[in-house]
Amino acid sequence: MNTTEQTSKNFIENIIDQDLENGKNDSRVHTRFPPEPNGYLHIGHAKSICLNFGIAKKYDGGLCNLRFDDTNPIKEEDEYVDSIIEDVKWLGFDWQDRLYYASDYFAQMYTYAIQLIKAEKAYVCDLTADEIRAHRGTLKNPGAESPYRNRAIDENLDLFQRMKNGEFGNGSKTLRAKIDMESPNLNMRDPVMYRVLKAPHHRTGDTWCIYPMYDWAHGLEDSIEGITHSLCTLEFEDHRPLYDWFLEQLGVYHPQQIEFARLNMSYTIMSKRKLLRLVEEKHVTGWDDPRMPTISGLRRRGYTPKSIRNFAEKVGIAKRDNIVDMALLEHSVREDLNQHAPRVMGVLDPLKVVIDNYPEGHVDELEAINNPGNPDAGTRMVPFSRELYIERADFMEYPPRKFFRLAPGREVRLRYAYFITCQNVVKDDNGNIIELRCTYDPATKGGSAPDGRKVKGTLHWVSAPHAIDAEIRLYDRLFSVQNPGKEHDFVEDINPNSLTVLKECKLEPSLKNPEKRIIYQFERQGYYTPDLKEYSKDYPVFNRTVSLRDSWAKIEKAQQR
RNA sequence: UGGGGAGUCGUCUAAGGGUAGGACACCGGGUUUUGGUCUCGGUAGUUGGGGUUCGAAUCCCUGCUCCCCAGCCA
Repeated sequence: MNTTEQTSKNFIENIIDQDLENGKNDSRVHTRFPPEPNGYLHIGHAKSICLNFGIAKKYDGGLCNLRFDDTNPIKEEDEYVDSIIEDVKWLGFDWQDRLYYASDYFAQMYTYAIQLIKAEKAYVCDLTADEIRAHRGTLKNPGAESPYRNRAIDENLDLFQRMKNGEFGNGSKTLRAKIDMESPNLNMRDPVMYRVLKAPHHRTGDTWCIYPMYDWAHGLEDSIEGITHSLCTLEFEDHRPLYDWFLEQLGVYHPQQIEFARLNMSYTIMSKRKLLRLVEEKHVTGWDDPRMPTISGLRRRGYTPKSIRNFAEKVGIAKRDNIVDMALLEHSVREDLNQHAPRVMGVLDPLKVVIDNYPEGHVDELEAINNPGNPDAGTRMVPFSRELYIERADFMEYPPRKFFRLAPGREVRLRYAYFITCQNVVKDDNGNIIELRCTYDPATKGGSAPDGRKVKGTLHWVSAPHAIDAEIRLYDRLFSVQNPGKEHDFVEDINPNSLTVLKECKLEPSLKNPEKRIIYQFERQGYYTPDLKEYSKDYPVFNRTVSLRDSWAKIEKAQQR
């Protein structure tokens, strides 16, 4: 098995190839991942991270910076900075010593702004936010020039300095680029470069009373860092003329902005604003709730960095809007986990089985394979005794066609153990099945019959006296519709059954001291991992990462129809 | 009806004048001490209409549909 599928180049790599061929940028390739620290990273960011760091890795000598675009102190916090650093690192990427902050460039940006003022390309405007909006015009109608547009250079210089010094109140003045109020591109209608904002910044404290706007700042950040290809999402396409305009007016190094389509996935949301609302309104337990599409949520759920990187590779890069099937993400994690996850046995919904002809008090230690795909993973011993648990769903009193598991009078294999035959069904007063009485064939120890007879079903099981009690959390998609929020408020689309808590699960004793961040395969069930936050020896809690593919479920479903 | 983008199997993504390919999903066969894995096979696509050409997903014309833009957010 190899994952070196022939992956064709995406359109950005084609552009880079061309640039390299033409000797552009001294044949350097330098990208950056520029998150705003105003929330946790999600799977959509992972796509961008893999793109930017991936390109740096693919090209000889390529580099990728991690840069915090922290130009709005009102929304940004160190907590987010820390989580972003952790997540990018965890995904497996390395920015070496190139961890940057836009706020480190504030002084340089200020100097550049003065340069534009002196060139009569920027002016201080006294219009209020409402007035600026009114002057901007509409999509179809041109805007009107600000009455402050033609202030003298010296006056602009003086006013701008006083803005910086904090002499004016929040929102009272802005620095604007002098471009074209009639441009069909609204971004070019004298965009605001600086706003007065007296708010403490997470890094610069109260040093600044003015903060740069994205359009002004971002190109400068790229330019200062010598970025060659500045990759961003489609909604910034309209901003590219402005990105180019600023750099051109300044006459500084000019990176190339290239836009690609952001990731969308079925049955989830990818907007930081909406994710924040899920957290604040307690629809989830936090940013790292295992149901969240955040990197931290996926990590806690049991997703591996590699599975996320492979996923990013599979979804590709293009410019068309897309909604990627959740099944692709699940496939990616199964693909990775199948190769690496140690196999164990765990019963989620236990049904007691007593082996009547098995000697009381006796225990067999049976050898079980840790990973059938990888002999190096070795084996372990699993105890077997007279009283066991099997999965309730593995028994049916009146089995339908194609049901190969246990039923009255039927013989099945207990994995790595013995063939057993169901002799009696014990019920309580309400008719609920509470126990099965079975017999075993001692000659089938290990799971095969010397006489060569076959059984159709193999069941997982746990020895009752040896079992570890555990809580297991099963997760389903967070939303019950493909495109949450399409019809109404997205909160109404939350899947009420996104979490199922099982409290009486029985696990094999080898799971007594599970390593954190190890994802196990509970055979025939799925992949499970100790919860990073709530697992304890006294109260073991496991999260289901993803179920195994279940062809019986499909047959069952088909039979119902 | 201002500007900027985008339309290829159900989904994602290649092919940029020369056999429309891959992945996921789905459906079937084989192997199997996991109804897992692996393996073999199958279904399924170029937004409509014109044109150029021996030949068009690709070039031209003309429709249609979808997405983005009127923050002192990024």
